[in-house]
Amino acid sequence: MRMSDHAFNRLSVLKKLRAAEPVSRTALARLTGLNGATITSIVRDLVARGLIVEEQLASPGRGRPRINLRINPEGAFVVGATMTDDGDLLAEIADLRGHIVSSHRDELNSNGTLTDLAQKFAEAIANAIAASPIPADRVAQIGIGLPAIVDSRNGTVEHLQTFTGAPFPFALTVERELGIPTRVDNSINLLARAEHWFGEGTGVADFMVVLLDLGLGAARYHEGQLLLGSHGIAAELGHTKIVPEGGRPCGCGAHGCLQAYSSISAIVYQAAEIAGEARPGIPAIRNRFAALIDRARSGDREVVDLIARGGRYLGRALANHINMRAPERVIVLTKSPDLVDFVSGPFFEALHRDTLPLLRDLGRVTFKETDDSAFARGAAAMVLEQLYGSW
Amino acid sequence: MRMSDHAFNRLSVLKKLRAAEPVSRTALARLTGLNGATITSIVRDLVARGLIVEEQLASPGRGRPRINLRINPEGAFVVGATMTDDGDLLAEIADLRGHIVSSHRDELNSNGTLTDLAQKFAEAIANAIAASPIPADRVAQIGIGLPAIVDSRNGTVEHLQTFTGAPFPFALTVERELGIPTRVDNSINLLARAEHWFGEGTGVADFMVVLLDLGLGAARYHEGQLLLGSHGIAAELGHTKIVPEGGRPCGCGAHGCLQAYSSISAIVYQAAEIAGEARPGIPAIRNRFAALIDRARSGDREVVDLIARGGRYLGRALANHINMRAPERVIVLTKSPDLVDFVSGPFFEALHRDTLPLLRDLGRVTFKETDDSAFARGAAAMVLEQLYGSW
DNA sequence: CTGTTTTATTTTACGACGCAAAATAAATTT
DNA sequence: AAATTTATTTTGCGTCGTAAAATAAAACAG
Repeated sequence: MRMSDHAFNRLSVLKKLRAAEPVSRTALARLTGLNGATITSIVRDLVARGLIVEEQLASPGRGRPRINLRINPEGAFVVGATMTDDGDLLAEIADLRGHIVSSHRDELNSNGTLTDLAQKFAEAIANAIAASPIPADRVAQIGIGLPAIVDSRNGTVEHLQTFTGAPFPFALTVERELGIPTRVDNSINLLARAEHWFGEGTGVADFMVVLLDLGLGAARYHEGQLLLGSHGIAAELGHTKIVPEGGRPCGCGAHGCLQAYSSISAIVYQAAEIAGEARPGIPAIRNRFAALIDRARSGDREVVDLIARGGRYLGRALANHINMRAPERVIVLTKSPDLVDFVSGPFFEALHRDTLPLLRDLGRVTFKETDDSAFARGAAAMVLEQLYGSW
Repeated sequence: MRMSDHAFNRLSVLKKLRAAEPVSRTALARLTGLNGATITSIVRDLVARGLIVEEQLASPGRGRPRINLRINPEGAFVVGATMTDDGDLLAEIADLRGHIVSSHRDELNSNGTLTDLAQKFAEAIANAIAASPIPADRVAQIGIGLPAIVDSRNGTVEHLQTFTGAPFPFALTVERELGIPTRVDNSINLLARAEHWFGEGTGVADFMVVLLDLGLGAARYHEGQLLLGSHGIAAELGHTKIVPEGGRPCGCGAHGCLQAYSSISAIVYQAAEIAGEARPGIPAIRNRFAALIDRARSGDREVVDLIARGGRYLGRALANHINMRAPERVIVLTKSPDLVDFVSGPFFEALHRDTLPLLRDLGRVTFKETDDSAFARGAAAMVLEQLYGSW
C-alpha cells in the first residue's frame, strides 16, 4: 500500500518539524517545499489534535514576528513494550519527543503460546499504565517490539522462537484486551524508527541501523521510509555467509552465518566451546560476557582475538552491504560499550579495506550506545509515523 | 523526488494494461483498484496521446460488450542506444511493445572524452533513424544505456571508464544535437526496466536483475519502482567481497571481489593467467571464452572448475542478497547460454545451501538468455516509465 | 504618534483529481 | 418491444495544494 500524497505531506511536515523544532510555519514551508497556505492548514490540523503547540516569541527584528511551533510532548502518550534479554516484559510510557515518562517491568512466565504471550503483554501494559501518573485515556497507542518475524502492516506474527504457522493476530489480541490501538513490529525496526525520529537518523533519508548486542539485527530506511520486506525481511544481516566453508553452525541450520561470530552471544558461546563448557542460558550471557571483557582488558589474546574476529566479520559484511546499496549512514547500536572498545578497531579496519574507494567515507558508520528504552522511543516514533495511516 | 499520486495512478494503469493486454476499462478498474470513472479519464488521455487503442470485440454474452484496450505499438517509437562489447555503437528503434523495428550499428572511434562520446552517439542515432522506415518525427524519445555511474534523474554521467569528475550532462548534449528528448541510464538499469515492462518482471513488484556476461552487474525493483541509489548504486553486486583473504585483485583496487571470479572476462583472465598468457583485449574475450567452453565440453577439469567456482561464488553472493532483502524473483541474464550450462549446477547448489531455509524457493532464481536488443527494449520501457515525469 | 515598511500568516479563488451515484450505452433475453 | 445485464461515461461533490491577495503584527521614519 502506497501512502497518499496527502499523508506524505503531513508526515514530512511533522518530520521536519520534529527535526528542526522549534520552527515557524514559513520555515516549514521552505523545508518541505510546500506552499505556505498548505502549511497553515496542516499545522491547524496538528494543533487541533494537540500534537503540536504554538510558542510566542519575543520579536527578533522587523516585521511580524514568527510563531514558533513545537511538538507538544504531552500531546499523546504511548506505551512501548518489549521482551528484555532477562526474560522480563518491559513496558514504558513515552511522550511524543520519545522521552520516557514511566517505566515498568513484569516477569514473563509464558507457556510459550502466542495467545498467552499477547495476554501477558496486555497485563504488563495495563500494570504499567496503572503504575504511572498518566491517566489511561491519555495513552493513545501501544507499540510492541518482538524479536520475531512480524508483518507490521497488519500486526501479525509469522515466526517467533518456536512458533511458526499461520500469522497470529498479535496486535489485535492486545488491542481487544485493552481497548487501545496497538501496533506490533520487529524489535530492530523499532530501533530504526527511534533513530529516524529521535536519533541520528533524523533528516537522513537512507540509512541503516544495526543492532550488535546479544543477537545481531538490522533495518533500513530508504527514501525516508522504513523498508518492510515480504516477511519483514528487508535488511537482514545475520545470515550473511561470512565463512564460506567449514564455518560455525547457526540456528538457521546452515554454517558460517555472520551471527554465529558477531554478537555477544556468539562470542560467549565460542568462548565456552574453547573452554569446553556448556553453553550458558540466555540470562547468564551478559555476566559471562562481562567476565570475558575482564579477561580481554587484562590482555588475554584468546578473548581479544575472538572479539576482534567478530568485529572483522561484521566490518566485512557491512562493507558488502555498503558496496551494494550505498546508504548515507550506518548506525551500529549496542548496549555494551565494552564490546565497542574491543570490536571497533578490527571492525573499522575491515570495513575500510572492503569498502569501495568511492564509498569510503569516514563518519558514514558510527557506533552508538543504546538501552532498552529505545524500544519505547521506537513505539512513540511508530505512532508518529502511522498518524496518517501509513507504515 | 516522489512521484505524485496522479502520476502513480497513470503509471499503474499503464503497467496493468501492458501486463494484461488486451483488457477492458472495467477490468483495469478491478486490477488497479481505481474507480471506473478514473479509469475512463486516464484512458481517454492515453488514447488521445495515441499510446493505446480501443479494439472492438464480438460481444461475449449478455450486457454491453466491453471494449478492449491495447498498447498501440506504433503510438511512439524510441531509439535505444548502447555500446556493445566489440566497441560498436548499437542504435535500435523499438515500438511501445519493446519490439525492435530497426537496427543500426556504427563503429565507435571515440577519443575518449565524454563530449566526443555523446557526439558519436548522436551521430549513430541520427544514422539509425535515417536508415529506418520510421520518420524522424515519430521518434518520441532516445534512451542511452552506458556502462557507467549515471544519475538517470538528470541524465548526467559521473564515472565512465577513465572519466571521473563533475557530472557531465550527457543526455542534454545528445538532446541538443538531435532535438529529441533524451534519457541516459546505467546499462543494467535498462535491462531491469526491460524485464519489468516486457519480460519476467512483469507484474512483480520486488525483483532483482543480474547481468552475468562479460562483466557483472545488478539492479533492483522495489515496490514496482527501480531503485536508484545515491550514485546509481542500489544493487551493486560485483564488489561483494567473496574471498576474504588473498583473493584476486579487482579493478576497484581491492582483492577478492565477486567480479574478479564470476563473469566471462574474469574466467578468461584467470585461464590466461593459468596458461601464463597475457590478458586478451576486450574484443577478443568472447572468442577466448568460446575456446574455453570447447575445452570444458571435452572434459577439461581445469576449465570446468574455473567456471564452477565462478558459479559457486555468484550463488553464494546472491544467497546473501536474498537473505538480506528477500526479493520475490531474481533474473540472471546472460548472452551466453554456454556459460549457463557449466555455471548453473554449482550456482544453484551454492545458492540453495546458503539461502535461509525460509527463503529457499525453487523458481525464485532463474537464468534467462538476453541479447543486445534488450537495451533498446529497456529504452522503450524507460519512456513508458517516464511518461508522467517520474524516474 | 501616525504612516510606511517589513515579514509572517491566513484567506480567497481556482484548478486538478478521484470517487460515488446516476445516467447512458449496447448488448441479450423474455 | 420491454426487461435485464454489463460496460462505460457523466454529473456532482469533496479534498487538496497553489498563487495571489489580504491581513496581522511587529519595527522604523519622520
